[in-house]
Amino acid sequence: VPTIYDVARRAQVSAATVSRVLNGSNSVDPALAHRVNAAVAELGYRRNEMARNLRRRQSSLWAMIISDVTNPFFTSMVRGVEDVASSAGYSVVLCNSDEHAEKESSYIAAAMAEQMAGVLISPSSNRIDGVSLLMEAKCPVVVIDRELQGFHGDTVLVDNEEGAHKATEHLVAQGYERIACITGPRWLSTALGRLRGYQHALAADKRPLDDALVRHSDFRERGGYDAMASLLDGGALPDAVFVTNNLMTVGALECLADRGLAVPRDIGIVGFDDIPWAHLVRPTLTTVVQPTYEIGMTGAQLLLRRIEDVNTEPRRILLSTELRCRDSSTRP
Amino acid sequence: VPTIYDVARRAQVSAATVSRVLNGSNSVDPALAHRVNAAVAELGYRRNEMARNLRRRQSSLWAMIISDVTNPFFTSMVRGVEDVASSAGYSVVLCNSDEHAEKESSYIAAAMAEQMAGVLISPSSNRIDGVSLLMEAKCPVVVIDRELQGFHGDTVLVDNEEGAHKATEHLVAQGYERIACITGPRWLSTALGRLRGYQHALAADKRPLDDALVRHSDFRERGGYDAMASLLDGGALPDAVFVTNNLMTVGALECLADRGLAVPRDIGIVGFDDIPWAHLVRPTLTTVVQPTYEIGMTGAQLLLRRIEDVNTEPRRILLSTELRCRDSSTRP
DNA sequence: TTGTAGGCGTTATCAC
DNA sequence: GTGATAACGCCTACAA
Repeated sequence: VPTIYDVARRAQVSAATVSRVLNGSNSVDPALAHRVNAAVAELGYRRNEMARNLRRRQSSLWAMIISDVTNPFFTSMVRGVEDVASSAGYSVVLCNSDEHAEKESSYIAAAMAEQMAGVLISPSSNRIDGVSLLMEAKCPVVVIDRELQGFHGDTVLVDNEEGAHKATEHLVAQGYERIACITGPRWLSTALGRLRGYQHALAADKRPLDDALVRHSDFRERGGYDAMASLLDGGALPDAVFVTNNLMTVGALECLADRGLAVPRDIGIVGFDDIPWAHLVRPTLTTVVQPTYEIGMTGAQLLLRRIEDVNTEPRRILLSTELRCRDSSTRP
Repeated sequence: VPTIYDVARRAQVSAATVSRVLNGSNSVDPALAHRVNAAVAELGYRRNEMARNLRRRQSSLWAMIISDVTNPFFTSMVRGVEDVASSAGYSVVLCNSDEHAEKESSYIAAAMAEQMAGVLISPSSNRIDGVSLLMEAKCPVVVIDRELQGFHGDTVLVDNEEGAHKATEHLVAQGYERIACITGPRWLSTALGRLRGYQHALAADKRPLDDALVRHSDFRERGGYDAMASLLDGGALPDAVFVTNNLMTVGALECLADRGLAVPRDIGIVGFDDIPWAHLVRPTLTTVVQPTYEIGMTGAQLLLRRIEDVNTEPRRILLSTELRCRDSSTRP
């Protein structure tokens, strides 16, 4: 494996010059640069990133820590991140925390040990410790999708409250009377924001808020199923339900199917986060669609900006959602 | 940021001893080891992986090069890989080649430059160049899911032919007469294997093979749609279709819906690769299910084995599929 | 068992 | 503009 010295010898220049050419310095004689490039080609030289990273005290990798690789919501964010990263010369390492705080902090530790150029994280816990560590170490971080209490840094969020408001308003407009809500864990900003939007929409229609129509679950398919079952078994039978996450929506639908309830006739349903093939599911699913690619892209751009200047003013970006009406919420 | 020397000073030992403790050498006095660990804890020392990698000429990262991050088939393989990797102390870098040979080779180049410990690849092209480069550089590689012509190394595959055979046999048993097949690119082993299985199943039932019932497409949703349309518009209207990939199955279903054809009454359909929520789609989808997690796990184990001994005998593992019968292929 | 010392391949700081 | 040289932080013969 040829090193920079082999190239230097062959091109009859010093290693320093080779390095300069390789890094695109403009203060180098074109003739020399040409010789260097020729030598690089002839030897098939590839620079050793490890050595480079060590010397520069920074790798060219970004860590993207997400809580579920198999949730299409996250993977389509990845696309947006990747596109920005690769056009800036970075590669993205996908880390799957599986909604597990321990795994998350071990990935954060790894990112620091590998001196990654930056970290994009969608927190699995509301503990700020891990992210604080990164901030203290001056490692550029961007928090995406979920708000982190007490974090003062770059953040990309979706306007959950507004999205939930639109969804609920839509159910109201369709004439549903007893609209329930299945939301996520109490400590998750997304779960709370979406619940708030639901409540405000009901209040705006001068309806009373009934806690018997609200369930907190865990953003998983099973959780959605159980919450739906609990709503049906509770005294206050709903005639519509707003589910604040894609996997839980799937679970809720399964429960309804098992109970033989027809959607949207017996019960109307609106989900949050699109699911792929939502249009193939019968009835087709009404969902609040998030701009996943854009979320990723925006986060990546913030990260790029922070890498350039660690001390730049933190920015907090709020993207909007779009209600995509399909059959599951359309009163016959 | 403390270095190994800071730890050494604090623990009153040499840097070499610290290194030995950190790497779990057993030839070190327990008392010293204890002092070292204490010092590590007090200083909050984390070793610099870059330096370590440079010295050892190998990083602790695996690259997993897949052709589509948003295809659930690949992401659930990732799970299997990750579990094995992390329990062996490696982290997995997910690289998305997007079925693009150029992106693929740039990731291969990156893996070599970063001296990654190993590479798992599901090739986006049948060109062997990239993989050969890795082999020459003695970089451990495992090829998964797709066969690579002329590659003599570790491979994990699924028995595509058998799976396709079962699927087609099932359609035959259901009494369908004119069974079509929508398969992938001619250069993709998976596409060909599945086509072969389809053909053999028909032959086994003494049916003639009719090229007018076969379409080669591109394993994407759009491609499935177009191929289905082309079949319907062709002279030989099929009454069932075997689609050899999940995304194309979705496209084919859309086309059928657009044409107002009822599944399974007018046309029966069986897909390859499960899709999440296949049970929610109406009609529920019959698919040939691949053991995705196991594919990933097996690939990772082969990689681990090869990392331990680069020259061990290559292994080729064939996993089986399972036909999951649901409504889309069940004759009323 | 422990310590000393050299080097992994690059980039950055100097002089020139 | 170019070249020598000193790190970057760690591991590992080798010597003690």
